Formats: sequence, structure tokens, C-alpha cells
Amino acid sequence: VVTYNIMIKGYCKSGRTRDAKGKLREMKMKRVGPDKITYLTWIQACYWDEDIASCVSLFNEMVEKRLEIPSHAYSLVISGLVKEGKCYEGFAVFDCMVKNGCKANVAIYTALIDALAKSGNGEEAMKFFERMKDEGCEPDEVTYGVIVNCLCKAGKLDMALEYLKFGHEKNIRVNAVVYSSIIDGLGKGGRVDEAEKLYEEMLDKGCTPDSYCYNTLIDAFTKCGKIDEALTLFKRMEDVGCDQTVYTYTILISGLFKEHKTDEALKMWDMMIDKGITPT
RNA sequence: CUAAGAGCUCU
Repeated sequence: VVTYNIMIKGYCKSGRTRDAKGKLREMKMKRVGPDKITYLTWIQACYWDEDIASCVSLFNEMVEKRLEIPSHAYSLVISGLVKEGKCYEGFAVFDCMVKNGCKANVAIYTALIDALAKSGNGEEAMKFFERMKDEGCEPDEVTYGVIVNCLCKAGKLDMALEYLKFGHEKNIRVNAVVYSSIIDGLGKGGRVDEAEKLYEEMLDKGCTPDSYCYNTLIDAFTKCGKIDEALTLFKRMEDVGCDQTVYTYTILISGLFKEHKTDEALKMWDMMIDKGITPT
């Protein structure tokens, strides 16, 4: 079994799923029963192929065969399900995990919180966040990213700022994702000055803004008519070596057109093409 | 077996 597992894994990793399937058939013919590692490897391969239906059926086979289910397997199946928007089914697998006495890790909790938030159950997401902490699982910077984004999208900006503070207090390595979410929220809520302050705060705290941070702030500036500030940031991106993406250009082109600066908009387009950036 | 979870443009 071990040799077969290693072969199957090798094939999957090099993208030769077909050969892997062949080895699996060979196992069955030689009556070598697949074990939990075989299943785990196979579920991982299906996950990489974005074939979640197969992940689930393999998982169900494991349950039927009463195989011990590794937490990796739960993690992959739950992440796969919620990625497809199947929040309810994700929770069914979670319940199954709890029943089997397997402890969920921070990634599983975070994926489920995000799934609740994205399906419009912001309140439930916050409750589940509390439950996670009650059950002794420490949230990390990704969890905070999900929570803050959830609050921003619900327009609860002040609460998002509170959670940013909590994160700092708990010594979470608050990263650019959290900042970009709030900058975006503030910008879209018309609180551009605060968005700019937050950008400065992150510099003060030694957190390097990435292209998402710049793009959200540039977007905020263009939408309130501050095109010059937007262009200043665009230049700063260049100066500090932050990648200008198709989002950066799209936001600026749109802003320039809105200000009737058609020539500059067209120049921006050419600049984008020159840099080898493909418009979407 | 070492994976697995978050953010930006138009709609």
C-alpha cells in the first residue's frame, strides 16, 4: 500500500492524474485495499483539479469503510464545499468531524466563517467566530481578515475598526489584507479622509501596503473627484516598487474619463499595454 | 502523507 501511495502521489503532483488513476485500478485488481493515506492523497488531487464532487464522494467512502479520517481530509472537503457556496453541506461535514472527536483547526473555522459571511449571514459568522474562541481555537491574521471584511461589506465600519484594534492588542500580525478591506470600506462609505489616515497608519506600523491597498485608496480618491491624489499614489507605487495591476489602470482610466481628461486616460491605456498588462 | 482558509475595477 505504501509504495502505491507514493506512486499515486508522485503522479498527482506532476499533473499526471491519468497515470495515478491507472495505479489506483491496479491496486484494486491486486486486491491491495486503499488506506486512509490513499484516500487523502486522492482527495488532495481532486481538490487541485477543483473536482469537489469527487472529494465528497471519496470522503463518504471513507466514512462507509469506517476508516480513520485525518484532519487534512476534513479540511479539504470543507474548504471545497464552501468554495462552491455549499455552506450548509460544509457545516454537515464539520458536524461529522466534531462527532468523530476530531478537533477543527483555525483554517476550517476561518473557511466556515467566511462562508457564512458570504452567504449573507453576517450575524451567524460573528457567532461562529465567538464559538471558535470558546472552543479554544486562536484566530490568526486570516481569521481577522475574514471578520473585518465581513463587517466592512455589511457597512459596519466602526466595528471593523474595533476589530482592527483587537487584532493589534492580541498581537495578531495584522497584514495588508485587513487594511485594504477597511480602506475599501471607508472609501466606498465616503470616508476618504479616514481611509487615507489608515493608509498612513499602516506605514507607521511598519506594514507594507500591497497593490490592493493602493488600488482601494486610488479608487476612493477617483470616486470623490480627487484625481490628483490618485495620480500621486500611482506614482508612489512605481517609486516603492509596488506592482501596478490591471485593476490600478482600470480604476485610473475610469477616473480620468470621469474628469473629462480623455487624453490622459488614453495615455494610461497605452502605458498599460506597454507594460504588458492584459486588459480584462 | 504537509496540506487547507481572507481583500481591490465595471455589472
